[in-house]
Amino acid sequence: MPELPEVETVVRDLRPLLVGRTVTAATVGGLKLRKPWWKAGEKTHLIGQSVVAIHRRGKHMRVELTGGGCLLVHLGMTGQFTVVPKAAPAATHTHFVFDLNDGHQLRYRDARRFGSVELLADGAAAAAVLNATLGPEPEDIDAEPFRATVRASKRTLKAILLDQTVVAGVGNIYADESLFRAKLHPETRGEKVPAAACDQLRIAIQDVIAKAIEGRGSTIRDYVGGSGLKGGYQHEFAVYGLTGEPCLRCATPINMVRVAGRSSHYCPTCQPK
DNA sequence: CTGTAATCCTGCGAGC
DNA sequence: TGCTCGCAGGATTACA
Repeated sequence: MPELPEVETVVRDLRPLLVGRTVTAATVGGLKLRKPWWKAGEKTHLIGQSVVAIHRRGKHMRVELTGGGCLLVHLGMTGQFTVVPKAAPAATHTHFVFDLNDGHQLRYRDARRFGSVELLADGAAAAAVLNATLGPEPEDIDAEPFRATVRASKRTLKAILLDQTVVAGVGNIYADESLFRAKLHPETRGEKVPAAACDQLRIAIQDVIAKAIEGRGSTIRDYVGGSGLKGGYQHEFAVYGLTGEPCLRCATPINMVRVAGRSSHYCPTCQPK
């Protein structure tokens, strides 16, 4: 579910609720998430540590701790990472509860368990791994390398946008919305895209992501921000989930196809192949 | 290289 | 009302 704008919203919500707080207790559920929460050899004791900072990189969140370690969190499809009063009712599928010294709890909830929470001893190393593994943040995409990457690829634009090593943080919703804004068909091959259109696509991604952050992300079903609030950008969608609805630009019904294994929504008139 | 399908899971809406 | 089916914001892996 959560793509860059949703994760950014969670981080912004959590920052004032988390930084400076100390973890006084931790409850870990028995069910497995995508990655083991604690690896043998990671000598880290969470209890008694305080939160120094919280950062986002792509769709990943990193909670820095006073001991130099960190919590690395990915929301997968249905993850929720919130700070709530300790007395707040316990929701189903809550896999982690961290007590804070101010009467609140940091909770991780994830129905489908496609997400992950990892406690790592070396926070700086974790940050370095993310930087080495992920492409640039949308706002940091440089025109020239982006053009080169797209035009060197035989893959579809949809597959390229979903590739986290090309751009970090774009998922299915914002890939479709960006392609609509750039007037490019999701099945167009990168190598067929003129340089000027690559620039338009880059700008479209940046615009869409920025606007979605302003709207606090999109709630289709499960997503909530760090304080439990839903997003609002789902009301701004031009194509995502709007199959059969008239295109905002030309009134042609929006079409849906599967590209790169994902449902892809586009206007057949505005986004010709 | 690229694409497709399967996999990890639960929940919900559509259709019968 | 109740059932089955397909699909869902992600990421990785195996295979053609």
